[in-house]
Amino acid sequence: MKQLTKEIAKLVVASLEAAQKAGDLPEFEIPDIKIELPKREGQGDYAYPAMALSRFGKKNPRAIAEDIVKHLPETDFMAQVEVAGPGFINFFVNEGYLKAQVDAIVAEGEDVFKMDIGDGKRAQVEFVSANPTGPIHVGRTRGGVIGDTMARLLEAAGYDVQREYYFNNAGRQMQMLGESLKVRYLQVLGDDIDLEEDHYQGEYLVEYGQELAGLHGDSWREKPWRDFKEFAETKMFVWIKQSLGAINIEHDNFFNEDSMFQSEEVWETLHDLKENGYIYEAVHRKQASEEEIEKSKATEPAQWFESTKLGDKEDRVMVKADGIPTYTLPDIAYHRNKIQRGFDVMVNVLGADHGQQYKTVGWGVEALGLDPSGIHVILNQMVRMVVTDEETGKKREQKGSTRKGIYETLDDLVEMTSPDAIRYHLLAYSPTTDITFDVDEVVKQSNENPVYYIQNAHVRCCGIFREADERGFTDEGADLSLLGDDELAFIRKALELGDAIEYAVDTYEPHKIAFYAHELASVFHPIYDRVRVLHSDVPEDVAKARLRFYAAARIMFKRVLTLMGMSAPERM
RNA sequence: GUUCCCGUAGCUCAGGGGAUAGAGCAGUGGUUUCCUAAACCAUGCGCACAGGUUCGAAUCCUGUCGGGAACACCA
Repeated sequence: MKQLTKEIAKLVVASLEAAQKAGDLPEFEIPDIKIELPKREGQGDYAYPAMALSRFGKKNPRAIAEDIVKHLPETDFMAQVEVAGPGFINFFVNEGYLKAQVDAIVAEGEDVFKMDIGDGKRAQVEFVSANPTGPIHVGRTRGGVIGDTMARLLEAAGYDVQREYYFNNAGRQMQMLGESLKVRYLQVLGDDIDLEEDHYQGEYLVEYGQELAGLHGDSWREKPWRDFKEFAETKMFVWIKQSLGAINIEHDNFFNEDSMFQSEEVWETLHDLKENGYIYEAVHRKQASEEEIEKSKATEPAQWFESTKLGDKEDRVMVKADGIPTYTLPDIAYHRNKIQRGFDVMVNVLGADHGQQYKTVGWGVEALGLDPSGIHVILNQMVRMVVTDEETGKKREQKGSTRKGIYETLDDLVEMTSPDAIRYHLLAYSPTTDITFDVDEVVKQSNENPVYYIQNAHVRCCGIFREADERGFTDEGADLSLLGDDELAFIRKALELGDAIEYAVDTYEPHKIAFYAHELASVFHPIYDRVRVLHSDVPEDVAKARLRFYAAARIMFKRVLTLMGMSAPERM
């Protein structure tokens, strides 16, 4: 499919060059020409605000607009061009071209609006990346939905995409998990033993304790926490993958932080940072205030990353006095590893609680002398869970904590609503927005919901084809010139999909596709009411054209739903 | 205290320096002989506040107020 915004931008550039050559406009370097989609009828299908050029053109904006129109090259898709308002150029696409796009959409099929912006370049999206200590909760799910949708959009834009899950299975938290399971196991054996405060309180460990007792009797009584940790970890990953799979999320690669210790990459990274003059050894960081020094119990030197050289406000610990790195060093090593794997684009979906952290990593990459420009962080804000209190009937916030055993899990949500509803609701917000996820509302509204509004458009198309099949009616020999204004309105909207994908990819804001999908559906539904196919009033040749039109509409809805990781049902 | 995110309709949120700021939900009233109601149609004087930049600001900058998050030799 042609992206008309780009075609028209090219025309404007060509026209400006011609106008300059002809002496109508002075010489100036032509800036990026951004074609807009007007909001109102009568303002054209596309528009360019020539006011943007007034500071170069030394003329009033309307005069510049006139110059551009005068030198515009001829094309097969433009019907009319006019200057309006303070200096807008409004472009009207000809109807024949629009109607022909129905066949173009049908010809492209399920991959419609697959573009080559990415040009086969390699992109990686890292998301979820929860350590295997418990079930996936809602906050992580948001990152998961954002990440997976981003990956789908990058694929549509023509990138070769890998989805990666980064995890840490060493560390203190995992030890706590192992110890917690051991306690649960010993409880099953009848020991009088309680969890400690730092232990994981979740019920799921009780089950695993029972399972272990069933498998091994009391023979694991003397086993160290490590064995319990490994058992729990295996279980957790099975669970996590299953939970994510339920909402159509699947990672291509699970990257273990520990592998970079085994391969020495972590130490190589430290060595390189040192080589480049960014590491020093000291008991306290250079910027340490007297208060910090006083409060600190440190007596042995640690290794510090001099990130202040790159704009940080204080240096960061890389290796603690005990020789163990903080999590920042492997994080830097991980990004070094990603760059070395040759990805052109690396998207990292993080929760807002990592807001400071990713900056340090960025400085680390810079300090290594690597190019950080391919790394993009999507920092999604928190999900505030609101539930209705059963006793008071009032809304109250639910604060989840995996360790304390309180969490709103993804599994719970799937059970209460549907995978599609979850995907849509977690997608349809800008990542920068703190969202209030009212569980009851999502459940309650699930019958009158944007999710089903969009899916129903697909269902309706399928319904027409079911009926047509029964009657043995086909769109063979359809004459698209018989389509009317309603259908044209839908085609115009459909042609925006390419821009919607490109824009979402450029800004790393996958929620835009959710809004586009809803807009497309809201153009569709009223048309569906008016534009019937299998109706006694509709002549056969018109019906054939309309049937072809609905074939294109069905493809469009399947496409946008798939881009959002949602199903495209044939019946409701 | 410092840094980051946010403040738009009753509620939940879109809004790309451009033309008259939009959607869903909730509310009210209406709409199907033939593919259709999980739909359609009608109904809304709302950009936290104050300055600034600009031909033009919800959008960019500064400040104030309000909400959230992050600021360990924790992960």
